Amino acid sequence: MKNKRYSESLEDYLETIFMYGGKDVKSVDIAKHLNVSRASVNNALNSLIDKGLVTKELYGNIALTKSGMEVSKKVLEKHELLKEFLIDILGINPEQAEKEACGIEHIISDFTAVQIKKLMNKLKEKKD
Amino acid sequence: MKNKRYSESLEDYLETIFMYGGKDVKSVDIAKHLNVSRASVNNALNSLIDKGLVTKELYGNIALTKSGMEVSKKVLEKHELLKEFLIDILGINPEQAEKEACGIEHIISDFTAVQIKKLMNKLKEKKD
DNA sequence: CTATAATGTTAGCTGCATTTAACATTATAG
DNA sequence: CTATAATGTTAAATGCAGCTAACATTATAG
Repeated sequence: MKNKRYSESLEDYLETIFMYGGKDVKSVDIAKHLNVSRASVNNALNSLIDKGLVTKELYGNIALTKSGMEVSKKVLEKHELLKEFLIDILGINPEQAEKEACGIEHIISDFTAVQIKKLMNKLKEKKD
Repeated sequence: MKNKRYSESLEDYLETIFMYGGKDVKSVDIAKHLNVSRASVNNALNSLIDKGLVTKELYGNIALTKSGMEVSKKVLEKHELLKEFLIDILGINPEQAEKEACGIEHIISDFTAVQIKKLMNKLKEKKD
């Protein structure tokens, strides 16, 4: 229940690992997904390990710790919520919505996310 | 009509200068407003001068160029729009809204801003 | 099995945004 | 006017996040 803040960059790495749902993510996959070099992934992973969010041994498998999991999940949920809001409510095109969600997800609080969700539900049910 | 992108940091400096509405901003004011050192302001100003967004001579007055003005104005407008949306529509507390607006303003496109404005107007007039 | 390809790691570099500390200039209080 | 305070500038350092290039390990195709 710490709710510590991490850099956007590190949250992006966490989110990417989380997306693979425990399915043996490779550094190289993360690198492709985030459009960065393998070296950058390595760096970031070491940072995440230091912070107790990820575990991995030399040449070993990447896994999220419990707290890494919590952080990742929240970020990904915000991402999806924002994307839906941008596309369905504001009419932003999916590609642009993806980009903006990817930035905003790191900024809004959990409470703001909840409020967006409520608003979205209200607006969607009213469309009937 | 270029619509070039600048770093969040530089946009913050521009926004701050713009807020003073041409009233002879001092480096020291900017420093206080952004909670950074005078040295950082100096650095940023030189960057902005390089990019043709600000003019200033050694120990001279700070002014926005035409294009610096355009960029600043857009950022500040987004800031205010977002803050209003967060407070009035989502019920976020003003202090938190301020913080989040300050981050999101650098991310959303002009189009997204327009769409938020439309949504907000619709929601506000319906409150009657 | 082993050679090669794929992946992971390390070292050293870059750019950006910040800092502190020292110094320069400008403004102002007496 | 001049001493002092306020402001502005510069230099040197830091941390972060990325890069490339070289090297190490692991996986795989023959």
